[in-house]
Amino acid sequence: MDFKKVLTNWYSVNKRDLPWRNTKNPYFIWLSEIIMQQTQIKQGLPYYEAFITNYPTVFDLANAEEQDVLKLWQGLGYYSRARNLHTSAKYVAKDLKGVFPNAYSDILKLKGIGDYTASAIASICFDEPTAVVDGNVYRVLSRYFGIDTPINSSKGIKEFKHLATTLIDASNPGDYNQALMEFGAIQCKPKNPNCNVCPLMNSCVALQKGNVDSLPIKLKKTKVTKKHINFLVFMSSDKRTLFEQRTTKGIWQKLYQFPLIETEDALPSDGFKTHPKITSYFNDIEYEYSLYNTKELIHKLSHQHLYTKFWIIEVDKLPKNSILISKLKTYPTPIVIGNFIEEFSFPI
DNA sequence: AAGGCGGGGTG
DNA sequence: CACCCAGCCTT
Repeated sequence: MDFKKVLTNWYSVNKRDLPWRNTKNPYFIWLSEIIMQQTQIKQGLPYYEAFITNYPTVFDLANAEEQDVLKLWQGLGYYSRARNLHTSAKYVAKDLKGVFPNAYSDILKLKGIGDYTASAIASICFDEPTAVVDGNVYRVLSRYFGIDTPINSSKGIKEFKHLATTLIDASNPGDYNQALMEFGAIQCKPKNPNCNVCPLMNSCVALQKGNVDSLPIKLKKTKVTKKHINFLVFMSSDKRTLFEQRTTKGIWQKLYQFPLIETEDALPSDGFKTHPKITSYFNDIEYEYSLYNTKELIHKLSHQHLYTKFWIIEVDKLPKNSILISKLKTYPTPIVIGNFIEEFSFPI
C-alpha cells in the first residue's frame, strides 16, 4: 500500500470526532483553521463552539464590534488572529456579498490567511488539491522520508511544500490533508511516537535509521526577555477604576488593561512612592496604596517572562474617563488581567 | 531572513 | 526546564 492509502485508511479508523469534520461550509472551516493555528485542539475547541454560537454566519461576525470579537477570543492568545478574522469577515460580507472565495489563490489574499490556511480551506471545502504543511506535516514527512533540512529555513519550507504537493491524493485532497495532520497529532507525536504500532513502520526512514527523536530539525530557539510590569488598580469611593486600551503595536494590541508602569527592576513596595514614574504619574493626588501580590506573578509567554505586580490604589475621585468597576468584565483583556479581575474582591 | 506574537500542555 | 501546538505578519 502506498503512503496516501495507508494514511487515509488509518484516518478513517482513528480520526477524532471534531465539530468541523461534518461540514464543508467555508465559514466554519475558516473559523476552525484560524482558531487552531498554533493551538492544541483541546484549548481551541470551546472557542470554536463559542464563535459559531455567537456568530453563526459571516454576516454576524462582520457586524460585530471588534471589542466583542476580542472579548470572545480572550485567553486564546495571538490576538492578531481575531482582529484579522474580523477584518476579513467584513470584507467577505460586504465586498464579496457573503460568498467566500473558492480558489486557493483568492483565499490566500484574505488577511490572516497564509499558505497553510488557504490550502486547508481550498482542499476541504472546494476539493482543490493544495497540500497543507503545518507542524504535524513537517514532523511526519521529515521522519518518514528522513529529511533533515531545517523546517524553519526558507529551503526547508519550499522543500516540504513541494514534497507534500507531490504526495497529495487529488481524488480526495481534504480528507488526505486532514489524515496527514491527524496522523502527526495522534500517531507520529513529537515525543514518544507510537512507532511500535505504526502502519508505516516498514518504510519509515527515520525509524530504520533510529533518528526519529531528532526529527524534524528546527533552527534557532526563541530567546526570552524579562520585564517587570506594574498594574495600577485604582479604586475610587464611587466604585470606579481606570482601564485603558493598548494602542501600541506589540503585545496585546487593542486589549484593555489597568494603567501600566514598566520597570527594569522590580518595584519594591517601600519604594513605590518615590519612584520617578510614580511621582510623575500621580502629580500631587492623595492616595493610599497597597501591594496585592507581594510575590511577583510570573506570567510566561513564549518570548517574554512578565514579572507582574498589582498595586491597589485608593483615591477619592477619578477623572471622567474612568469606568465603573462593575463593567470591568465586559472588556477584552490579557489573561493575566482577566485572572486578577476574577480573583480580586472588588467593592461593587 | 529573522523576529514578534499568547497561552496552555507535555516529558 | 525545553519544546510543541491545524501559522501569519512585519521588518
